[in-house]
Amino acid sequence: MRKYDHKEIEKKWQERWERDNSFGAEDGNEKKYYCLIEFPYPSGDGIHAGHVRSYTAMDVIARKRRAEGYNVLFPIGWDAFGLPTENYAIKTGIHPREVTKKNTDNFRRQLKALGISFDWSREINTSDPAYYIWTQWIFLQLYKHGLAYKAKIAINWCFSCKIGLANEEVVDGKCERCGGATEKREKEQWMLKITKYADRLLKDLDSVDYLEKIKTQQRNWIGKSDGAEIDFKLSGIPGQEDGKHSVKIFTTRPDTIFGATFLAVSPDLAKKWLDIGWQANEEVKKYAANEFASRRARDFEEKEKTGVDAGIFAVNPANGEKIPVWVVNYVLGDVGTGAIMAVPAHDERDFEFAKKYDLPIKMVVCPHYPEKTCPVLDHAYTGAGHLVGSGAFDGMANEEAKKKIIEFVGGKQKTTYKLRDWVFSRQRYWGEPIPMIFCKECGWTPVSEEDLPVVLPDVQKYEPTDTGESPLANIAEWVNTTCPKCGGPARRETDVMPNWAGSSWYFLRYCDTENKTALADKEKLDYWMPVDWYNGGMEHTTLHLLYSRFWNKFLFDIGAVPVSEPYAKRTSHGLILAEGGVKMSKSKGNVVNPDDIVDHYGADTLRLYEMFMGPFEQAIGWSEDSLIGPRRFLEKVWGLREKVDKGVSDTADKELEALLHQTIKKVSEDIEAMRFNTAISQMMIFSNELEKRGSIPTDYFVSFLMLLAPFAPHIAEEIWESLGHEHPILHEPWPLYDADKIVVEAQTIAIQVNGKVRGTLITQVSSRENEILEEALRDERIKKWVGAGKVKKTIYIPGKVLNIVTVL
RNA sequence: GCCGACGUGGCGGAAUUGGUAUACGCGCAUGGCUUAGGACCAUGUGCCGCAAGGCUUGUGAGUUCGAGUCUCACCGUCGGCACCA
Repeated sequence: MRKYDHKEIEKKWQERWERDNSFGAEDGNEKKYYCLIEFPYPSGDGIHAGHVRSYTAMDVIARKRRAEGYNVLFPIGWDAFGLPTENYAIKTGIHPREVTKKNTDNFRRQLKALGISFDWSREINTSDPAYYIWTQWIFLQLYKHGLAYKAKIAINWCFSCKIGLANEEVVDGKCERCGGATEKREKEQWMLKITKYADRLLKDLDSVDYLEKIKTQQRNWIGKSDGAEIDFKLSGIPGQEDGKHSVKIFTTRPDTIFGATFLAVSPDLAKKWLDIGWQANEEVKKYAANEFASRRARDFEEKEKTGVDAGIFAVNPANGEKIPVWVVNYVLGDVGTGAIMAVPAHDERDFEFAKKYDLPIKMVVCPHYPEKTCPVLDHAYTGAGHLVGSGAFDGMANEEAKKKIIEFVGGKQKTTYKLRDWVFSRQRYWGEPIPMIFCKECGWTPVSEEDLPVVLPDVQKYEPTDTGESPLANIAEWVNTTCPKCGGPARRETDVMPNWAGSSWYFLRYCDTENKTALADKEKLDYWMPVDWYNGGMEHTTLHLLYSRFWNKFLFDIGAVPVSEPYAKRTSHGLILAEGGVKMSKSKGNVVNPDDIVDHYGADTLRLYEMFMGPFEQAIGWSEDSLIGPRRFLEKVWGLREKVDKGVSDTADKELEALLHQTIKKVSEDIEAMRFNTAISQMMIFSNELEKRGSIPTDYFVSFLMLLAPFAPHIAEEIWESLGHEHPILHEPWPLYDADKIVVEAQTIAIQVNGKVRGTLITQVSSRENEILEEALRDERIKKWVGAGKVKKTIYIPGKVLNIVTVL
């Protein structure tokens, strides 16, 4: 008997798939299925165990869909722009293009060695001018539609990367990439108006099939809140007439306005007032300046609430009451209007502050109305109730009062979002040049579309500058150009796009990778879009996933794309941790290199192991010891080949037949739900049973092989061929189960006495309750437990349990 | 602090609507094979107990004929958000 030689087998089938272009997707009329994984960033470290997990999972689905008769698109490419490559270039002096070439070659080799069924004929690379011409084109369209604008804003500056970061890229005040410190800096930046799409990005989540936790995270990130803007007139400003100035506040609780006992403004707003001539006392000036400055380099630890009395008053428009104005650190300048009406009785933060500074607390929403004995508060009451102490609104349910009070005080309903516009400039080299030109006469002018792409020029040095200018700024012959509008001298934008740009539309390019006149052909987009199933990491939920939905919606609006949501279904995989459940990292030396595993155990074993190791969505620790299990399973299957008889199934073996149909059902359903671990354990159960048989009916074995093929495609093909088939197993139709054949005739019933299992009984499916009871009562063991007690009641769950109750 | 998920053998983990807890795999033990080790094969393997039997799904209570699953309280772990008005 031939030994299972994974190296020989895997090499043979990978070459054959390549030769036959087995996974090339043809545009056509058949029913299509578009499977997508997040294309990798080709780092110098090569692929890691996490790539294998995500890609194998999608490969299993893609292969199953092909077997089900779908025309499957399962593409791959490279998200090739980005910082690590650039940093490597700085260190070594090698051009990022060459580094990228080397890395993508390595990734391609590694992915092919895993036997993932990618359509390699559609490979794309975001750093290829033939690709980024369209990234730039999309930017121009955004600009033309007023969605790209330049603004001086406080950005998050990372000291070690020397780059400005989007809000999304800052985690706990630190750079998401390198973990280094960041600070706020004012800089001119290109911005994309994603906030214009906030509402649609939120609402359309209802129409897609994403994991619930993904939807929740996006909803929280968008952070919609409905409320009102209300003007409070100011009084007591030195040298100013009362009521001349006013402050606009935002609140979600207009119903509590009668309970406002002070008005709180952010240090940012106070500073703005001071800048335009507010004569405040020294204490206020100092406080506002300090807090404003400290918020620039804001640390994210919980801060104690502080504030100072501004010495002026605001007039509550609901009752004309004069309430003091405070400058406080817990109101943020960039949220809402930067000012709030403080209602200590019904807001926890206001309550905490009022307690500390001994400000009045006035309850106006009472939970026990009409008993007017409102409880004495030891914390803010934020729940529902009826209004008290609110003039004409007394007795009204608070929810109902919201709208009426807004009207009463002349406020305006307003919706705010946490989502901020997207900071789109990066002062680095290895990215798409932003196709804009600055002319002293005409201002910012877009490069004309015929002049695209604006090709990234070669530079001598890749180092970014501490002043925050891109290395591109040093290339005079590239920077200096002529204005597309007036023809006068002008300068190119030297900032480049963030690495999120190319990945915001790559799923569209896969539909038509060679197109030179459009980002993709309309008909092809019509056929392939939307992506039917997209799997990726949770860490991209608020970045890539949101950004790409935004771009797709914009492209839909201008008629460039046929669907408004790019992904019909989105799932995510759990992280693979190192042995012992800690994070894999080069410094700890605990990184698993897939190449070693493929070499030693084979790609099929690695694939199977990663699918078997635990629930797909869950983070899980690597275990080298456990790899042997899947390997033994494959060896066992390899051995079973010898026992396959040439005849057709012996239907006398009803038990095996039932198990086969159960296995087909379970594997089919588990793949759809991404319960790969239980699908594999079911296949193991079946193969264990096959091994007990002297000979195996061919048709049973063949069905089993087809279930195995998506997980371990190389060995499945090899065995399939050795059974005398000329065409590969990947073109064979997916096996179907017969519901009638799943049921076995004999079944084991657990016999309980008073809820405790005391024995089991093998019965026929056709047995009735009283027959089972009689037989159970004949059993000595059961008899003993029933004892002298009378049978008061029995509960029978068909096929499962008979419970004999003697006490009640 | 808020939101969400989760807690099952030595380990990774199974368990339809509440219905035989510990499937499958790893590890371990004993035996076989082997000069030896590994690999492989067979059998066993939740805990206590000689046995009968008892106990067991983070802890404590509750509902039920019956709870890993449902309810309440508590403890713990992980993820997300973090003064969003």
